[in-house]
Amino acid sequence: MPGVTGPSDRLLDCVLDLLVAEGYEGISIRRVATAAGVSIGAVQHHFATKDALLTAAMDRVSQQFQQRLERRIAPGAGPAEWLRAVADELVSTGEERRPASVIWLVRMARAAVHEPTAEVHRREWQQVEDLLAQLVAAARPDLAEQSVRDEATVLLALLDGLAGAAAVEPGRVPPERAEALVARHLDALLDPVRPPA
Amino acid sequence: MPGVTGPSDRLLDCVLDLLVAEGYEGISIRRVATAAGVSIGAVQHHFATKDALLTAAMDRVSQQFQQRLERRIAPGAGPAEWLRAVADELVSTGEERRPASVIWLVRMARAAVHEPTAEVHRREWQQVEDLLAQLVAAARPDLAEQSVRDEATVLLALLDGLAGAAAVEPGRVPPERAEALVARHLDALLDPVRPPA
Amino acid sequence: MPGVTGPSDRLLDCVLDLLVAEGYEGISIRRVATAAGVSIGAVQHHFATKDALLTAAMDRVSQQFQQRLERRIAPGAGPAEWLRAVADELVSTGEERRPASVIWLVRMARAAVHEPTAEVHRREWQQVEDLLAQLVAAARPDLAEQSVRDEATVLLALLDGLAGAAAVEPGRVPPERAEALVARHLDALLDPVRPPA
Amino acid sequence: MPGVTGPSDRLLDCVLDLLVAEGYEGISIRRVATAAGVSIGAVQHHFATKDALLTAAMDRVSQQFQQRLERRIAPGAGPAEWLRAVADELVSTGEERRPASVIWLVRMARAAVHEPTAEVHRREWQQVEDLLAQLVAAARPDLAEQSVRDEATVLLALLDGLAGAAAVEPGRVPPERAEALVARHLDALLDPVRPPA
DNA sequence: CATGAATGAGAATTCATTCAT
DNA sequence: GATGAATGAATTCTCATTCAT
Repeated sequence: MPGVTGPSDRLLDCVLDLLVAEGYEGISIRRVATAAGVSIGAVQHHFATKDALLTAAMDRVSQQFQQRLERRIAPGAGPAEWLRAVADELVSTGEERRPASVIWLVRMARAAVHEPTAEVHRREWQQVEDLLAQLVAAARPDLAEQSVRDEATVLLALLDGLAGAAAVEPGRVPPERAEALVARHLDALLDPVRPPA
Repeated sequence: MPGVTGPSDRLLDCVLDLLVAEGYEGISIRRVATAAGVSIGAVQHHFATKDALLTAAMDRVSQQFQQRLERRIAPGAGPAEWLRAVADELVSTGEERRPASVIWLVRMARAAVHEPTAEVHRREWQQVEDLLAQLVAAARPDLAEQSVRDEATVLLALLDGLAGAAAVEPGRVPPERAEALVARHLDALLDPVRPPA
Repeated sequence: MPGVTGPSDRLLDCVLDLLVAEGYEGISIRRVATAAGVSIGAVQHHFATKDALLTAAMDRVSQQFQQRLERRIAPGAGPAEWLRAVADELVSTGEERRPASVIWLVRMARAAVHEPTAEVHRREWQQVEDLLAQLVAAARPDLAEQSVRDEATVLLALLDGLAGAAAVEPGRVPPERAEALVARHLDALLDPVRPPA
Repeated sequence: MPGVTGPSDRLLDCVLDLLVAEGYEGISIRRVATAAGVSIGAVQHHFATKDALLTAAMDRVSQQFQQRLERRIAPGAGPAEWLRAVADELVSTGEERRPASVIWLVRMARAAVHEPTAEVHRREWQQVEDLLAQLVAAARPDLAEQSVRDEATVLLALLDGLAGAAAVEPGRVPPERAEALVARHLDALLDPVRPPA
């Protein structure tokens, strides 16, 4: 039954709301309970410890991210279109997608100092890079394997950097500018200037 | 007497050490005092509130960052060399420079949910982009103003993304690979494939 | 089940004991917890903040005061007897009633510098004056409305002044003297020297 | 050199200001120092302990009170006028005299739980009652000694009660009403209805 | 005389967790 | 399944005081 969300999911959504609003330090079982309108004991009934709650929240983020990615991969589209769609999802600009960027920033900062979070982050980002590499290879069959990998790594770093900048510095990097820069980068990647025969 | 650091600076260094070791949530006045080997009251004598302590620590990071940048700008070097030096400073790879990357990640995540931090971050990153734009313009006088700005923004985003990835995912993005990718990007930027006459 | 007092009431009684023993500055959650033989957390489980604790304690005083007043109003007694009974309750002399006087003094001093306390005090004392005015009007139907109000205000001020003096200066104003002076004042009020026909 | 106020007196005035503004709990050496614009050490240079500071502040209140009383006793006036003047000073109504009432309330509440304060208060209020008794005796030579004493005690209690009520409950007992009630009471005391010959 | 560093105790409050119901 | 009482540790912060300068 897709789309069905139990009481646990409601709690996790409250966790993510708090995370976006006040960062990692804004999370406490008490506040989650208050935000969800349930008792403290109820939260602890579903998630025995605070760590379990946070881990579950991070898992939920991962799932939602995967779902959004899959939804973007339209059947019948060419690799270039897929690549643009995935890049657009990753750069995640615009007011309604800012929460995703903020959560990503918070999670990455936590990963830098919290090994369990780091493991999840590494696995996931490796998968994303692999996906990008696949699409680049398909769109640019002329490139050598190493070049494909390099392009994928650079692209992912660029998308991460732009997403963070757009979320925190909308003045310097407005959403539409971030998208335009991504498009420019992909243009150069997908339609390189070829030396004349 | 250069290099002399008062008791305040020692406290701030302890704050930064804790920040790198355990992230933002690892900071408490008690732990800072313990780490510095002084009483809690002593910490609060120098920094009235926790916020003042953290703000001062962030300022110290900014100062150190500025100093490192200035030290990189060797007199007599051309804009291309400067650009490579600044980029190397920003991508900040290697074990001994990991603390800088971690602090940068933590600060950015905080900026996403804490407006005062965000303001400092914005001001500073705008200056960094301005510096990059200056250097790009000097190294590529053929580029139009808008293209210069685009290259600067893309370069900074790429450096941010690679620095974060290198700090959190050394498996996927080892330090030397991050540097190589930066070099590759700068090569393309500084020595573009020119159409034949 | 009359007389049943929950754990909250026990805490409030400890608050009042501390208040009488050491005044407003003697109150701290820690000391209340110690006096009640419970943990600090337990106190804060019942009263989230110190202010809530003090407010509840003051409410308890008000309730007890109201109950004592009502117990004094015997059915079938004339207004003169009622007036003497209420006055006796208000002047509140004697060792066993000193706590009531001390709490009243502490509360009034707090009302002078703490608006929320002042509001409660004003409402309550207005009701007391109204009660006195009613009784005076009933006992002295010959008095004009304004005179009744004046007598009530003067009587309440006198009772307050004597109660405070008896509590703090038992040498100058011993309990029995305070009662005698009240009786004297009420004698003059209830049986005025009438000009002969 | 009367009227000369050293730095100590400035500190004491700050103490009294804080007392009126926030009550006894609002006093701390830190805040007094801040309010006076001096360092904490400077305050402690003049008053070794917090208790010494508060004791000195209370003494200053006593001195100022005595001075105001003496200034009211105009030479050449009859005892009735003196009595009215002293009563007016004690009831202390009006916005500009509210601080005096508040300090008196705070001091009395403290006296109820702090023996040293109680001793000072008792001594002083005994003197005030003695003064009132003297004036009553002079104005009403027909009264027996006990009656004089009773009238003095009642008068002082009434003045205290009205002063406190006027300070805390200006709605129920406006300043001018307090003065009118005092005048009414003194009228009855000084010009009693005498039985016709 | 005055300052500021330093300390240690105590303040209120929030927190995660356990347990009985 | 769910609730609320209770606890003990930890939080930031304020406080009075001592001491060296």
